Amino acid sequence: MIDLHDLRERPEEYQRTCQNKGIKVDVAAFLKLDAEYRKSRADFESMRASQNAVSKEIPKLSGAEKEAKLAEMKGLAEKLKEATSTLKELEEQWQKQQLLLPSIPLPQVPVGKDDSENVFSRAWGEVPKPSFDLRDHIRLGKELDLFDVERGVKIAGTRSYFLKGDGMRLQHAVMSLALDLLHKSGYTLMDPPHIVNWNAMMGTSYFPGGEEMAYHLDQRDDGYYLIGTSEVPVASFHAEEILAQEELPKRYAGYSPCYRREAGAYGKDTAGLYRVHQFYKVEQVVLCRADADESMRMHQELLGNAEKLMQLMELPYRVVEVCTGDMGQGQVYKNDIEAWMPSRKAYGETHSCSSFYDFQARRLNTRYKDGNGKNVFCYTLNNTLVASPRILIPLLENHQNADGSVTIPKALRPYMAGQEVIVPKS
RNA sequence: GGAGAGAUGGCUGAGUGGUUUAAGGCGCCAGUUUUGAAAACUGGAGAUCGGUUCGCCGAUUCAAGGGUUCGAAUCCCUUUCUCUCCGCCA
Repeated sequence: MIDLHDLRERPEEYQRTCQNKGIKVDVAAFLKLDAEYRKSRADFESMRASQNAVSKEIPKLSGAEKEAKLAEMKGLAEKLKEATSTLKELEEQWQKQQLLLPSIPLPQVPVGKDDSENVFSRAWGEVPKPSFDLRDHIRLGKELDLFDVERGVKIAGTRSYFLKGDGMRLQHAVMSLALDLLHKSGYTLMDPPHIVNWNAMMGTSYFPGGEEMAYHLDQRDDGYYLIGTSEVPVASFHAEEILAQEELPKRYAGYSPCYRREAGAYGKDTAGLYRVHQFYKVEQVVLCRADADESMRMHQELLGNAEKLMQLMELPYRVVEVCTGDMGQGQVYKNDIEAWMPSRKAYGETHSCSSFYDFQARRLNTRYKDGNGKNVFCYTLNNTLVASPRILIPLLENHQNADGSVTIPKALRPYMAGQEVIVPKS
């Protein structure tokens, strides 16, 4: 949701954003509806005002005088009923359409049509150039007995898997390291609800628009959805609240399974653990003051935390500036982190760091009292800290050895009972 | 799953059709008093939207939505949530 005063001030800017973000919204048409809606509302309110005024007089009257007034009011009540229904109709349309309006990206965001036009920013780590033939994570998974996709598909359909043995232990180790890292950095760890209502999906701006991506509970529990990320419940945590300025920034780390239908991704990344229906993720969520500098500081902090974890896991990665066409409706600034995946001979997206300014907070109605006692919408941000099993791909592939074993990065060993290497079963 | 009771401002809590413009209390803010504080006294204060001559004016808001009525916190219907008891259960 955006500030409609701002939209009325500079509609061209919003229309251009729609083009840049690839969103099909006609701003001029919305403004026309907006004017109509406000006119209808003014009409309704003035009728209501006169009704309220007369209602106060009626109990003081009696006899014929009272009868006359009542008859008169009956006519007004009918007109009001009509006015109410047109207002309701307009309001419904207005509400629906304003949820589709995008926020304007920061000036430094590159304009582009899709992820092919994202801009490389910087890289960390050495891309391995081994003297032996590299195995991909699927082969490593088989030889080291880390996961079983065939049986996953047997039990739960495409894009399903079992993690087992050291595969499961490795994932658990990654999550533990990740949670410890954020705990030490002062983040509040959270295990949130995995099933949420429509308001939470709308408030975090996944709905409307992302319905096809979410698992929707059946008629018996209609109106509830499986989360695709803990950002949804965690960012909604303070919905409808007014916080004190001193409490900000709020730093949260949500840990949860994530469920995604991956509709529209048929045939894409079908092999292995890259794109699956269910995965685990530690997600960083921040609520801060409505201040551009503060928001950017927090953005860099979130990005820095993710980079630190990548470095602890000794994984080569790069950071990209995401272009307008690859941004969401509400995001104003976004960086992806991509890990080097030898089997793809390419970097693959593992993290997504987003600044929303007040876009989500307006939908969620999360505010704070500023220094002047005024209620102001918070700014929100979020970034992946780590998601698994996708992270197992670079982890296994980058750390493999000529004999088919995989070396466990030092930082993970304490979480795997000191184990240093995963060796083939044979 | 069965039976019952509820949802009122920051909190507590009255209010069963019209001076309720939501009482009273607690907490909060300001002033008086005080060396300062406390206490006492006096006054003030919710949120959202629209309009505005920037003084204000109007509408909405008593869980949510609909209905009855000239008029609804109050009556009716639906939904959501909370609590108590019973059943089931990791």
